[in-house]
Amino acid sequence: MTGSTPSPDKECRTRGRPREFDVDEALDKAIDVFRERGYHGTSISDLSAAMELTAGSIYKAFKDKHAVFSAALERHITLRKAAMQAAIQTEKSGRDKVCKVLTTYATQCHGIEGRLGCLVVGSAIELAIFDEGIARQVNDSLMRNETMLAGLIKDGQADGSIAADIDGPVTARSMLCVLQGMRVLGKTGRAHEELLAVVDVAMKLLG
Amino acid sequence: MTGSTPSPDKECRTRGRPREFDVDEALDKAIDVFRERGYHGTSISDLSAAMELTAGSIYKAFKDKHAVFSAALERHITLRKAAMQAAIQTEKSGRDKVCKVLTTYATQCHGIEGRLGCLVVGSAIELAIFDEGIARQVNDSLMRNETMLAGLIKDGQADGSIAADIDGPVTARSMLCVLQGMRVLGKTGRAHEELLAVVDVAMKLLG
DNA sequence: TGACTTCGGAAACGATCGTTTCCTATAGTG
DNA sequence: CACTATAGGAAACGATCGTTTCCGAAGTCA
Repeated sequence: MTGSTPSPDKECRTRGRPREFDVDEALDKAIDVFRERGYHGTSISDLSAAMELTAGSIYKAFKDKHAVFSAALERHITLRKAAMQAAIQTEKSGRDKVCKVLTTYATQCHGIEGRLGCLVVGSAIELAIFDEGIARQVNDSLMRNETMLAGLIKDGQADGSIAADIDGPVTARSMLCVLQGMRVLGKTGRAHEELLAVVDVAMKLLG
Repeated sequence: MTGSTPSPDKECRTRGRPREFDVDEALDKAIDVFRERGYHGTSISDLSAAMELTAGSIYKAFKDKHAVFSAALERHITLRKAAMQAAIQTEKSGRDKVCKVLTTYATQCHGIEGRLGCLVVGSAIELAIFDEGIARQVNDSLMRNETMLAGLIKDGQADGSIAADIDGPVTARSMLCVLQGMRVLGKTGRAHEELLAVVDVAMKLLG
């Protein structure tokens, strides 16, 4: 969506020499570089090395560095959302689904993966102030997570696994804070058990 | 401590022309620039303009850009800690003190101040992976907050304001996650009431 | 096949980066 | 008063930044 191709996107879909690499595969590599170095800390040289493309080829596929980042962020969000939905669909009750969300985050936030961090959080911290577009992508993602949690809590209250008297939307927002907080803590390295213990405590919020 | 003066720090305390500016005042201005732009996003020109010093003068007082950042981070941590201790000392019970900590964060994280963000979180996200020294400063600060919260909870359990059967250390860590999570959410802008509602919910963790 | 279009890649672009150098000004020390 | 040491500040440094240009290669379309 966001400038992944500078061309008009209309007519002549396959004219000229076809691209030799897969854009999504290249973006997957870009994601990891941006995750560990941030936007300003990543140079085109870094991207070129990681994506195994020359700078010229990158600029053929993307308008500029910002467009690469925006596309990488979008893909990161999409992949994470899909993985999360796959993870929770095997759980039965609303409570179990919420618990699965929390433990999945706890797992993502520990060790090496935790130090790499989350592109959404990184974007929020580094770019949200000055970059309106990125801020919207970040906020949309956070709000979607918040809404998802609120939905799961509602499901839990409907199926009886979660107390009916708790405030779903606010509890969802509080849990979102716990999740994003784990991302911050994971950046300096936390043991898996430390974060799983946090999950246990956070589950008390469901009554 | 961290290279605020390149000189040997011994003997001849005031030889040569004295410095015309106050280092801490200059650091206060640097803090705000780093908070909004991050480390890599801040140039020496930016610092020069904000600190009202020429690049040369900055390099007279600090070894390099990294030393400016490290000193700014250290001062930021010190100031925040002092402000927090001042805020909670007027509260009586352990529970009230914990609540005060949470509401203070909620206030800091909303509106314009929230968008500026926290230098500790920013450092964690942007630098902790590759910069061992900064990672230690960040981790020390986070651990200190975690320990402080655990101490307040223990106080509360002693004075009867907090249930005796909760796990203090783990609850403290969970609350730290809530706090850092509010910092992330505050980066894209949240209303004060939204965050205060999160505090209300988080207080339920005390039983 | 020939015209056309896009790609991959190397090289070059001006701009800005973080840092140093150089010179003068201003203090303390003997 | 000389001597020494540091501050302030302008200018210059090489390096690297993000981006563009150029050209031969590799496809599609008529």
